[in-house]
Amino acid sequence: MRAEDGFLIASCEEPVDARSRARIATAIGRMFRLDDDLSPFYASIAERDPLRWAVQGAGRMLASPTVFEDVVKTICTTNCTWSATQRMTAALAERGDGAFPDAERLAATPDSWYRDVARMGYRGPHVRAVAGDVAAGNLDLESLLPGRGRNDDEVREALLALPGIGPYAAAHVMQLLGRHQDLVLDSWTRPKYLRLTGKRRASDKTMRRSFARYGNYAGLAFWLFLTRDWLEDAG
DNA sequence: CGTCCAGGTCTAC
DNA sequence: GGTAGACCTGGACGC
Repeated sequence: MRAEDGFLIASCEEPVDARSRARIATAIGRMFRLDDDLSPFYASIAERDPLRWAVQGAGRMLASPTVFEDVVKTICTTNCTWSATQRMTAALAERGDGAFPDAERLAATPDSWYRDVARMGYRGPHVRAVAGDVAAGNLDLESLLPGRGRNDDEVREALLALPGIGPYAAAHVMQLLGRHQDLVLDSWTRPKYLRLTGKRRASDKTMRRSFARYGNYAGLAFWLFLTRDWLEDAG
């Protein structure tokens, strides 16, 4: 994949039929959040805002091809080190023969695999339960995407109802859904906020309040504030 | 070797 | 509604 004249070009060496092309385009559109129009946010920070540097196009987070994959991966980030997350997701990809396994595959995977191969601990039953509900048609995670008639409150409620998904994970998945209101508060963002602000301590409520003026983009503003040093040319 | 805790969540008060 | 305790795993750390 490459950028060219304002377009995202995806190419491969083998010929691809029309049906596959459509699937690939859908997946890439979702991964790069091409439906996420950030122009209202950029307009709000264009003048006299500490985040004004972001109008050059920052804040577009890479997502997975499906919401299901993002939910499962996010469960694999909770209460463990990043290396553990990588190990679990690598095992899942192996279970899908190189690609992330779909819900049917994960639902049909025995508990022993989650425990003994992926070594997911207590997360295993959570992932399997979500996969089971999706595979059975009782849960449509893709319907949480924007433009499908659900507002942020409804989506948050739906995510929090999932086993293994709490406030942190729900906020994280919602960012990937282009629902940028909630702040992702965890053991990485909290100390990073303190370091950048020079504060000795700050409650979650305090952090939310200080970003509340960004409205529906408060969570995105928080993330940009925390990750500005990831950019080399942020003015 | 034991303790602590990492990009938390759930249950039971 | 707010908060202690338990929870798989495994890497870091002190002893």
